[in-house]
Order: sequence, then C-alpha cells, then structure tokens
Amino acid sequence: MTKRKLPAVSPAETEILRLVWHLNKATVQDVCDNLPAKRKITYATVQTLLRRLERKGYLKHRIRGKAHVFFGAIKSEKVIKRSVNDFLDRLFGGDPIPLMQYLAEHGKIDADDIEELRRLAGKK
Amino acid sequence: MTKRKLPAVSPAETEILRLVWHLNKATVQDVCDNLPAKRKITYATVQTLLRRLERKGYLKHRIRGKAHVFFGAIKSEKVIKRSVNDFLDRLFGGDPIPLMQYLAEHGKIDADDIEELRRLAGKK
DNA sequence: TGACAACTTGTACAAATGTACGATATTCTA
DNA sequence: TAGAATATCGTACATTTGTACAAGTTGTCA
Repeated sequence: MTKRKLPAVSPAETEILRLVWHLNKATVQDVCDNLPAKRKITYATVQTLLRRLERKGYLKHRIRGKAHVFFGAIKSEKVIKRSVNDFLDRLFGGDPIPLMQYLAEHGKIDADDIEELRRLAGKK
Repeated sequence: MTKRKLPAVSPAETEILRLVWHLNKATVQDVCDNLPAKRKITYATVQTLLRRLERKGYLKHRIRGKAHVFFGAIKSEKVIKRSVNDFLDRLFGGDPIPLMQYLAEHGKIDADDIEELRRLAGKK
C-alpha cells in the first residue's frame, strides 16, 4: 500500500490542480486560458504553481513539442477527500451537517439536488 | 455599511476561532482544554493564534482576573460564508453539488439529515 | 537557415503561517 | 506577605505561500 505522506496542497495550488483535473491534461497556457476572468495572475505564476504541484507529487508531465503537458498523478477523489475532511474539521469540528445546512439555506442547492442526494445516500 | 476588508483567516486560526464560537467565550486555557486530543499544540501557540485573530478583527477580549477572555467580534455566519464560498471555488469551481455528493457518498450524512435539508431548502 | 515566438529554468522576495521560548506581571495561597 | 502559579507580552524563526522577472532553450515558418 502506498502509505506515502503527501505534502499539503495550498489554496492557490488547489485552484490550479482542479483546473488540470477538469481539463484532463493541460499546458501552462491551457490553465491560464481557463482561469476565471476575475483571477488576475500571470503565466509565470501559474507555471510556478504547476511546478510545485509536480514536485509535491500531485502532477506529472509529458513533453509535447517544447511544452509540458501536465496531468494528475493522484486520484482526485483522494485529494478531495483530504481537503473536505480537513475543511470540515477546522470550520465545523468535523460535523458535516452545518455545512449541508449552510448550502441548503443559501440557495446553493435546491429541492431537485436534494432528491438526487437522497438517491445517492440511500443506496449505499 | 461596514465595507471593511477582513484579513483572511488561516487554517490554524480557523480551528481556534471555531472553538471560541463554540465555547461562546474562552480563555487561552479554555481553548487548550477543548482542542481535540490528537492536536498537539502548546499553550503559547494557542495564545498567538488568539492574539492574531484579535488583531485581524475576528475576536475581542475582556479581562477577568489576570486572564483574557476572548469572544467573537464578527458574526460567525459571515466568516463561514466566506470560508465555504472560498473553499467551494477553489476545489469545485464554485459548484456545491459535487461537495454534497461527496458528503452523501461517504456516509457523512444519512436519510434523516436529508429530510431535514429538504425542509430547509424548500422554505427559502 | 535564421529570426521569432513560445516555453522552461533559475531565482527572488515579501508576507503569511505555524509553532514556541523567555521575561515580566499579577493573583492566589500558605 | 513572600513565593508559587498562572498569564500575558515581546519576540523569534524556519517554512510555506503567492506572485513574478530575467535569461536561456527550442520548435517553427518564411
């Protein structure tokens, strides 16, 4: 079993990592192109973040032409699990209910979503 | 209107802030006593975190005997809102559904919880 | 084939973070 | 009332984080 201890992913890194997952594989440019418009950050910065994510073990890359094409090296579920649990612990002492509540109360989710959730939670 | 820009709350600070909210008001010692057993951190560190939270504007304190009694200076809802939104943005691009899904799939919530959520989401 | 554009590499750097020690002040307590 | 506890205060310090420039490298196209 891979009992390796992965270094923490910082917030800014998380943002980038998510984009790579979403794009499946991506060059620095690809990531830049997919950043939310509001997010003002230079090519160089994105590059540094990608490099760090690779050094930390979350990404790998292959070379295409002269560019690096990054792709995930760890199952996103694993990273998400850690992030969510950590977040839950710090802000809610580990109890997910208040979080769900927050989401429900702030119109982040509606009745349909909940119906969907019922299915998910139900069959397991 | 208070358009003031609050400095970000770091993870370690969040953990402490939550405890103060939970205890309603607390001394350094109180917080220490309520840290999860696993969390090995000294009195001095907790103190620094509390001091920083106060400097950042999230806590205030009153003096009782020789000790400082800290208490919230900002509605927790406000802080939670920022934290959750931020978290959602970075890890899920702002979409709450995957998060709910994660919680549902990992048995973090059960049918009863969902029923409760339905009520909340319904009447808003 | 040679210049250009697109990339990577090396490096930097201030600020934030996590963690904590030592000195000083204050309140009990015997 | 003096010493033992208990607190705060000032400070420190190695890392991590966020952000980015400058110089070197390599495909590519005219």
